[in-house]
Amino acid sequence: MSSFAQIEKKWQKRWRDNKVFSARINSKRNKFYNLEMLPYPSGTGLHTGHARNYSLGDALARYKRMRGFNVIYPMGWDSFGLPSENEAIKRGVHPTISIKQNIATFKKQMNAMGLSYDWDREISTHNPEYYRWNQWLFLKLLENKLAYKKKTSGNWCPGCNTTLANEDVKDGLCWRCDSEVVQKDIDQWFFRITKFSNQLLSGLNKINWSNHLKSLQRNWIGKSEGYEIKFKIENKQDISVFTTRPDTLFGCTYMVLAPEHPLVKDLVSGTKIEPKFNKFINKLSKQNELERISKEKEGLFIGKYAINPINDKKIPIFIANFVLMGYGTGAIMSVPAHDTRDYEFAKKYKLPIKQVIQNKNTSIDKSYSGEGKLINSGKYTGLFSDNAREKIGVELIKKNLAKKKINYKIRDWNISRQRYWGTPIPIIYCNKCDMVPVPEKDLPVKLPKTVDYNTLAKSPLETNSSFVNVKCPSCGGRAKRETDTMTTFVDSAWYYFRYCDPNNNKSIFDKTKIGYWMPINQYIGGTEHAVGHLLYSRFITKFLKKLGYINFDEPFLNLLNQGMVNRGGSKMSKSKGNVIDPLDTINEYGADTLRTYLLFIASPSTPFEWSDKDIKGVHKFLNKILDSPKLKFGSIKRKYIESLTQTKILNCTEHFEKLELNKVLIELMDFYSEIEKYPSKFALNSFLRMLSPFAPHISEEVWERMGIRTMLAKSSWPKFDKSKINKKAEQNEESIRKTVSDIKQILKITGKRAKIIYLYVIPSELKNYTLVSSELSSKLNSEVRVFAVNDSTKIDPENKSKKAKPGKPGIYLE
RNA sequence: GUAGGCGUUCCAGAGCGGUCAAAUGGGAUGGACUUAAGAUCCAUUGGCUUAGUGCCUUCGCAGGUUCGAAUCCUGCCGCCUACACCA
Repeated sequence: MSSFAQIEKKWQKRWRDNKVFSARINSKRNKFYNLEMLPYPSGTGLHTGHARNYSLGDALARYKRMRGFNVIYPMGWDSFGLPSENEAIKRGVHPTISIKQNIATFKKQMNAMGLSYDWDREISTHNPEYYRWNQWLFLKLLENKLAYKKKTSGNWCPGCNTTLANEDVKDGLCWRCDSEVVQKDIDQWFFRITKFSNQLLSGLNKINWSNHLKSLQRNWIGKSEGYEIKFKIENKQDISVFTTRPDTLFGCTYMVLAPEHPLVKDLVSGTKIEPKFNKFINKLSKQNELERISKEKEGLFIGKYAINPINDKKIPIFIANFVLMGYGTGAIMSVPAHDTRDYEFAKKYKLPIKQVIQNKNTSIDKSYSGEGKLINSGKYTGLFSDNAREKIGVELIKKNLAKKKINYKIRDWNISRQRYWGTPIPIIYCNKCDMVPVPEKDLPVKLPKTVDYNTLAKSPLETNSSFVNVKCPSCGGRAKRETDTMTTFVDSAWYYFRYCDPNNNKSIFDKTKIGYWMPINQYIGGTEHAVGHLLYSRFITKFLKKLGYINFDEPFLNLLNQGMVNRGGSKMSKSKGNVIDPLDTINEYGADTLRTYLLFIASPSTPFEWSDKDIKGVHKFLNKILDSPKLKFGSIKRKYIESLTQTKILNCTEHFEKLELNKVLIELMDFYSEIEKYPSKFALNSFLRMLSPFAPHISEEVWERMGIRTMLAKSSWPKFDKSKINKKAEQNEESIRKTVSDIKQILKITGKRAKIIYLYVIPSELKNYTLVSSELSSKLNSEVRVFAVNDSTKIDPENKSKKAKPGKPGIYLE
């Protein structure tokens, strides 16, 4: 075990000294950008999930290098953000100090794993030279009217004491601290991601991500195509509703508005409904959105009627808790016969239910929301839904009562955080000039060192007056800085660009460098970022393309979501006490064992169940390999083992290309047991190369002990040579194995000992068996004689043990 | 409810039309070594057997296509994951 540690240290040093992993632009070579998601360097160090993630990425990086690609494989730190701030408060240290320590720990652990990062490209997002480009991006977005400030009801996390983006709220709870998120009216900065809704959606078609992940993003963007239809109201302004189903318009028997709908007040004011209405609103205002929509449907008839534009029928108008102002127009046309929610509501308030779509099921207890032939629909009766939708739409558009409309669920991205440890938003407020962006030449707006964290003020930055009070860049008068900081998701939305040109102090990056390295060929990370980070990154990329800085609009061509690491059936967590520290594993079994184990047990995307027994198996395997230079090379079975080598090269390469790394290892284990039987330097050489992405240290060590001068990390992946495949040799081996096991079985069961074993085989196989007879003899410790027989001859069981020819292919003992 | 995915031998997990009683690892059993444990190595690991490169049963369940199905199709059952009053 200690030998593993020594070997690992030795090779880590040699790789470093030889700068094996630093990547330089070389226009003659094909590049491969390999990247794992930017980690937050927490105080607790690497966990097993990280280890799995990085083992995957590193194996791929090493493989691609061997395949001749110019591989860029960088690493950096998501060092801004709440956890660092909270940790710093808890420890009473400034975040700058604690994050520096954490980064050092992470880096040390990563190096102990033997990860082949190009550390020359390392970045930290809390570095002013990094975050000044966040600020620059912000100004560019502002310039393009894609950033704006708005006072609005937003998600407020009382635990984190800040606002959150919609993407940060999971099931009504804060994604970080699980506090219940409340709605609060605050001034907040937004990025207009909704401008890119359609591109964000269509771009999914040209990238290679899992269907699952794509559907998560599609869901989040939530595109639905339909119509906005005007309903007239006596003596009042028209009310528009959004619907995807104009074909059911004849079945619309009432209308429902969101209680906050701007026209509602006007409709009820001065009527006798008003007191009831106020009471209703009052009750609702006490509930947050989540409560409101999870409660039973509740509504109120407001005493007014609207006109259904398709048949001029008068229909009552309701307000109800389940209609949300934030989606569509905040008003719906209700078709109880063909919508579950409308049906429920109509039942409760005894509203008419009119069927307009034919339904195969005769049951009337349920609404039918599928499509079908129209009934009770005037001149449209008899048409099929899709056709009717089109025709009704055309009629209404002609009458100027409707327009085509596409709705998205996605909302603009709230980037404001009322916390300290983040990028200051480069905005100055001046009494005279109003809001003034900080001029580019004044960037970065540096985060002040001293603030009072425990402030009750809106943001800790407000407590530093020398930060807050500035001169207006435009008129020179007294002015104040914006004190919100940006969410760290801004930092991580573009960091991968910066790796291509990490030290550029003139611009965010050099276009030619990006032109060479980007986009990312393989991105690896967890699913938890499906609608946050991955969406924001795509948005920023599309924006940079719009600015003309890049000529592609999807940053991540291939995405691999590695599965979780579980233990005892559930996710590793401190509270459950089932955490495995990867460092302990490295100390006990070595980094190669950990890496190989993590890649062997499960395919990369499936959840991983940690088992102490399995890891020992892998350790055993690697230990054997360390001894392989002692094998007696020069097997007589050269043809077979060399043919097998080619087969294994072919299989391993295919599996690797599909990122089925567990299968590569399965092949390699199988391969190695054959090498042990028939030692061949050629086979071992290929084997070590193919093993090196998984267990790089041990492979290097054995490689060296075999007397090869070139470092394995600089060598190439074995080339598949079809001409060396010898199917016959492999088949022979297969039949020998089977014959041997059959004979052993017979000997065991009959309890016989055989001096001579007669093999009667069909003529076409005679040659094969004759060739291997001597080998069989040595394996079975008996003389083996092979004869050809004609299958059609009769067999006499009594002759079995005699030399006389039995007529059937088989094994006979003497 | 909607969308995606899955169901294989004791376990994890390959195989995705014939070479399949089904890779690989773990476990279990037996053997070698050892005073013993551990480690290591070898063998066995669906059943029956007249022992024959034999027969039968198995890849969620039920059918179908095919000369032939764990693999393809249809229906059913069960599990997972995500989003859910989105109009």
